[in-house]
Amino acid sequence: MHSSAEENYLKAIYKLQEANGEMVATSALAQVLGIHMASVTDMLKKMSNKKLVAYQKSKGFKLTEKGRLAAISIIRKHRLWEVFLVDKLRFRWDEVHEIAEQLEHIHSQELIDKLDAYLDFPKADPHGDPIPDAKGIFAINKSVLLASLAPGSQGKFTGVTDHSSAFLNYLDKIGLSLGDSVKVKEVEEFDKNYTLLLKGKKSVVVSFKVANSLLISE
Amino acid sequence: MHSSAEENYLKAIYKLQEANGEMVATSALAQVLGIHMASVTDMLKKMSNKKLVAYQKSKGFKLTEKGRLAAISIIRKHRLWEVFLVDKLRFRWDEVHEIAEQLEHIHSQELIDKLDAYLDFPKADPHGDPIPDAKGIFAINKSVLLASLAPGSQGKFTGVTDHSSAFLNYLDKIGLSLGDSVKVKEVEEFDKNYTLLLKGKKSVVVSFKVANSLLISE
DNA sequence: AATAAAAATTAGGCAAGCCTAATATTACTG
DNA sequence: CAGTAATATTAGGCTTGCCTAATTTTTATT
Ligand SMILES: [Mn+2]
Ligand SMILES: [Mn+2]
Ligand SMILES: [Mn+2]
Ligand SMILES: [Mn+2]
Repeated sequence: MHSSAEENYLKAIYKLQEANGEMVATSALAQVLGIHMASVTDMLKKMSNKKLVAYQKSKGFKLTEKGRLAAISIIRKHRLWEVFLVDKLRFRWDEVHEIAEQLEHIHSQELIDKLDAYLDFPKADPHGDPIPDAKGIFAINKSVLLASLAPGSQGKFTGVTDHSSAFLNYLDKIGLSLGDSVKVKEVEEFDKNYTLLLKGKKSVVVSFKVANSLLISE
Repeated sequence: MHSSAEENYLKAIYKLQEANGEMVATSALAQVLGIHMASVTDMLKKMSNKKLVAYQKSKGFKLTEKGRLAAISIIRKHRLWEVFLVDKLRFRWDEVHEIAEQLEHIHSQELIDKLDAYLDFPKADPHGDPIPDAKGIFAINKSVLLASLAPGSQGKFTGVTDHSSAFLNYLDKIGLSLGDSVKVKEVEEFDKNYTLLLKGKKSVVVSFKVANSLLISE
């Protein structure tokens, strides 16, 4: 089995590859992990020996298929635990990430299978992030950023790209929850503020920064 | 916060103190942890510096009050998670220990509070072991070994002293579950076999070894 | 192409937790 | 009480995962 440190590297590399294309740089990984570059180089050599990453000295690296599957498995565990924390234990959606960071490292296939069943095989976590199935397959998700929509467009709020407590609490404050339908009423050309029509006809004005962190589907 | 290794030491020391009186020997701890004595001595010096144990070189050691409270907190987590695994996720009672060994090291007071509430504040784990409350207080438990009962005695099966899968599966096989009432019909003097009357009038003969691993209350 | 800046690696160290082998202490036994 | 056996500690090492400082490699700029 992999150590928690290795699992955190795998997850971080996976997410960097998702966001910025195939090859990952030592500096980028060091930055997201909050670890010095020398340490990252160290660890990558070890993970390369274990065939978890394909490492090209001074050039960058990427996950092997083995590493990719391992990473997806950690992400699956993280998101399932987040669902458990919110749906069953009644945590708020901005409180669960740190705890899930620990729970994702519990090693037991049986446990995660039973947890998945207990939660009724959820397809997304409390932040709208997709949960890969037991085989590591993500349901295809065709959501777009609200900031990319023209006035008059309408859709369902299905995810966030900013997972910070500050942002999540802001959404709570304006009364926007996952699954709500949202309509773009107006986009102010000058400052790119978005006027949205929420459910119950409530109208709210949000900044581009906010519009650019909301995922809309349908 | 304490490391998982420290927490395992604390729990093991606590249990040894419970079982064999105040002072614990290096060899005993090494044995239950499956670790060499030299390593135990090492760790104890560190834990002594942290005021978790009172350590007297070559004489033995015991938990400080700080250490005792920390140990009880781990035991509380372990047993609550075991309840979760059996009651919610439908694990069998012989499958949960190893997973709980991992889950008990998750650090979050909020989590354990909410889990406790979610499970409806259970007083005992799936093996009948008492769960200390949030303040570290155990409900007083006046159970006795079935092997100490005279023929004709009756009571409720409320715990085991042998937690092995082999034993737990044996109990499943003879149809004895926690909470069942049990009557001692006869004790064979020659081999100390116990003839028990289980619920539904089923009669079963068990060895002294078994009778001596069953806790009876009331 | 030369030079400077940025990125990456190497070298040397450290703390946590473990190990083996050697030594010291304590307990038991004749 | 001496002698041995059992317990315990010390000394020296190892792996993991991190660090700082020094050096090398790559990239960008003139
Ligand atoms: Mn998260
Ligand atoms: Mn999430
Ligand atoms: Mn247990
Ligand atoms: Mn138990």
